[in-house]
Amino acid sequence: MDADEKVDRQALILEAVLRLLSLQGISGVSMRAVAREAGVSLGLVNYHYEDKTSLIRAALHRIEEQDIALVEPDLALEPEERLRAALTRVADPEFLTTEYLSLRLQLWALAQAHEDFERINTEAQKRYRAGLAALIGAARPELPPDECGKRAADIDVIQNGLWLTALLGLDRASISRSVARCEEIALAG
Amino acid sequence: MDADEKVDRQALILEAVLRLLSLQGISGVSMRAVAREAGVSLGLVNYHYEDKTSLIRAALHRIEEQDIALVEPDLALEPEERLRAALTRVADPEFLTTEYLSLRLQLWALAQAHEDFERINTEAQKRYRAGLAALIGAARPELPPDECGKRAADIDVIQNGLWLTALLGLDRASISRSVARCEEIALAG
DNA sequence: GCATATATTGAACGATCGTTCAGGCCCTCG
DNA sequence: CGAGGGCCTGAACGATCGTTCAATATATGC
Repeated sequence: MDADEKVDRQALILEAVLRLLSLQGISGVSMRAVAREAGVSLGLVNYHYEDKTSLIRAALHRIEEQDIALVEPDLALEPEERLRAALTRVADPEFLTTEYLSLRLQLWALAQAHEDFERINTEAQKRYRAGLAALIGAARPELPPDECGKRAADIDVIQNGLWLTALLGLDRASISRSVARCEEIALAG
Repeated sequence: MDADEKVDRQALILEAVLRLLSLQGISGVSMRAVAREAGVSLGLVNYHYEDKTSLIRAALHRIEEQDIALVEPDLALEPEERLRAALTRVADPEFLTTEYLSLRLQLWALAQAHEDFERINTEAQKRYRAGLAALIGAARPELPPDECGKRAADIDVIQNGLWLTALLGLDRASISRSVARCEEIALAG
């Protein structure tokens, strides 16, 4: 009768967590609220995720994937265009949604309180910077690796600020200026 | 017998909130935990602060004061040095402590979930940018006001990133490069 | 069709939450 | 001295929390 596409309830639960975390913060994420939001029973949440901590961990890993994907080389492009594409992507309206940014902020805040969350976060940041440095190295092969690392770090600072500023009060003009500044840093010399 | 300096217990309670919020996030801030941390009874917390919301509000206003003070003109200096001092102050180890940064992050995260917290936050950011723009205007009188505003916005982006990056993994070198970049932006032309 | 495994439910547990409140302490003023 | 008011305490309330678990439904393999 109804669509026989089987729903992956574990995925439904994770999406509910992301939604609640983004909209209401960690205080809004109770096992019962998650169950209600996902449209499943309370018991099922604990069935698919051992406890609340592993639920949050799953959310962290989900965001991590998205972030790393930002610096995934787009092999269809030339190295320099590849780098430009990655730098522009962070300001893409598709990524710069309040939901995504707020979620990031909540996860950062959580990482401050729990050591293992912080580890996941730090690891992700390292991978992101490494990906960015690799893109810069490919676009400017004459640069020594540590210079690429420096530039990647500088760009990371601005991008973090860009994300945060976008969240606290979207200001499209200053965001696009910041993106331009990132390109200057990356491609200078 | 012992020191008869009367302790201001209301202040003790607020400091306990700031400490707990910074170290454990909002989940660690219960009325009982605050009372324990401040060394007072549970009832007293509700006596001095109507409810938990007004406790958080007090914490927000406290941080707001500190932020605005950063761009308070230091009248002992010449305009340009005054601006430089303000820009350097944000990277001062005295301000760049994990406790302070984490506290900021937690409050930002809270602002995402509660509308009135967000209002306080937005207001504070506006005041901060205005203060920064005024400093720039004083150091470069030939600049039109809207150009000062633009530069203040750009610097705000980088500073937000600087704070966030410092929190996620302190990297002194990239922080001082970012401070230098802020000076360039402010004093260009 | 029957057994076996997996997925799902909701009641129940003890712990902790925010808030209320009756009462005790201490200082001040008449 | 005694009344009154601000400060402070801890017990108590009902609500909600995370977690457990026995029971049921659904799918899978023989």
